[in-house]
Amino acid sequence: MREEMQHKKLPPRYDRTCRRLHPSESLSRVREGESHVVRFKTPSEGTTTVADLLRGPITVENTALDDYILLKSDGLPVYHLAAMVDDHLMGITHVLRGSEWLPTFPLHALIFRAFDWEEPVWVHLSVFLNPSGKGKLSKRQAVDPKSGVKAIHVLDLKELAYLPEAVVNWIALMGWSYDDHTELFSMQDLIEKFSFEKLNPSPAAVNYSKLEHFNGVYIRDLPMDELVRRIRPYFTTAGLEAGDDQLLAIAPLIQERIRTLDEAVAIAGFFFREDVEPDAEELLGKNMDAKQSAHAAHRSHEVIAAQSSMDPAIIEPALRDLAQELEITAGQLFGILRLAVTGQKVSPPLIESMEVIGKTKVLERITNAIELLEAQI
RNA sequence: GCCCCCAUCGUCUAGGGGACUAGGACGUGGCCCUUUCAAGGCCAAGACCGGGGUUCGAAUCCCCGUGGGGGCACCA
Repeated sequence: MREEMQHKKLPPRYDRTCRRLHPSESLSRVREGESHVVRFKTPSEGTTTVADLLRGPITVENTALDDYILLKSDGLPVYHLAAMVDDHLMGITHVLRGSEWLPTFPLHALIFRAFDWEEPVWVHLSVFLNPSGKGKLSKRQAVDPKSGVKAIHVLDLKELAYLPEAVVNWIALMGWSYDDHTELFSMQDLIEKFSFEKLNPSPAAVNYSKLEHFNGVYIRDLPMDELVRRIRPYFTTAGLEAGDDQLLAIAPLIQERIRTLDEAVAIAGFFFREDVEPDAEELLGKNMDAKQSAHAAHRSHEVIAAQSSMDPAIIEPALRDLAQELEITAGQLFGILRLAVTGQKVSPPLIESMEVIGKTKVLERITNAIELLEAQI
C-alpha cells in the first residue's frame, strides 16, 4: 500500500485512498518508483479490546483508529512496528510502561495479533505528576525551587546529595505499596516483595519532602565509616581538608542532623576551617550585654585552659559550674561559646565539638570572641 | 474538538459489600526531652468529588455528571 501525495489541511487521519488498491497495482506503482509508505490495515468496523493487567479490558471503536504508518517512505519502520518486533524477538513476557502509551496500546496489540504472535502481559503504570499535581512531571525539568520541582533524573538526584537507597525507596512507594504500614524497603526487599497486584493505576504527584524524610532515615541508618565515605567528597569540593579520623569523629555528631549529604559541610565546615568569623552581635549571650558576655567568655577561657583534658565528662561539668557561679543559665553560656567556637548559631553538640577541635584552637577562638565582645563595650 | 485512563486527608497511600468511629506515612500545629539545631516520644487537626441506582447493607458494584491526567507525527 502506498500513499498519494496529498496536501489536505490538518487531516485528522488518513483517508484510506489506497487501502482498496489491488496488491498487484500497489506493487507495480512501487516498482515505477512512486513514493510510498506501508500502513496497518485497521479493521474499519467493530471494536478492539485489549487487556491491561491493572485496568482490565479496554475497548475502543475501530473507527477511532487510524491506518497507522508502519514503514516510512524511507523504508525504515516507525517505533510502533520496531518495538513490537523487537519485543517478540526477545521473548518479552511483560511490558511495563507509562500510561502515556495507553492511546497506542490498541495498535500495538493489533500488530501482535496480525503476526499471530503471543501477546505479552501489558502493564501501564501511572505517570508522575508535578508536586502541585498539575501536569506530568517533565523529564527535562531543571531544578526549580520556586515550583517545588527539583529533578527526577537519578543523576540529578545524586547531584542533589540524595542517597540511592533513599531514592529507590521513595520511588518504589509512588504507585505501589506493600501493605498499610510498611514504609522502608531496601532493593532486596523490593525484589522479594514487589507484586503487580499492588500497583496503583492513578497518577501520583511527586513529594520531595518525603524524599528528604527517607534520605534522613537512610543517613541515620548508615554505619559511621560509610557515612564518612559518603560525605567526604562534599568537603573536598568545598575546599576543606578533612582527614578520615576527623570525619569519623564528627560523623556521630552530625548524623542525625543532616537530611542531605551536602548539609554536612554547612553544619560541620567549621571543624576544618582555620578561623571562624562569628557575628559580633550574635556573640552576645541571651539577655546579656557585651560586658557580661565578654566576662563569661573570659572566665570560660580560664576554666577550659585549666582542665587537663577536653573530655566532655570533664569539660561539661566545669562549664556548668561556671554558669552557676556567673549566675547565668548553662544555655546562655553555651550560646556564647557556640558562636565563639563554631561561628554558628546552630551547630552539633558544643562540648563534643570542642573536643574534636582541640584545646588550642578552642582557646584561640574564645580569645578572638572576647576581643569582638570587648570592642562592643 | 475527538479518544483513552484515573478519582480516599494538602501529598503518597491502606481499603476490593458488613471488620470504618475510614488505618499508616510525609508535611503541619502543640507538648515532652534538651546547651542550639536535629533526632526521639506523645497528642491534635485533616479525606471517601457530586448525584442517581443495585443491595437488608456501600469508600468498595453500576450509570451519569464533575474534576484531574494522558494521547491525537513518515518522534519515541
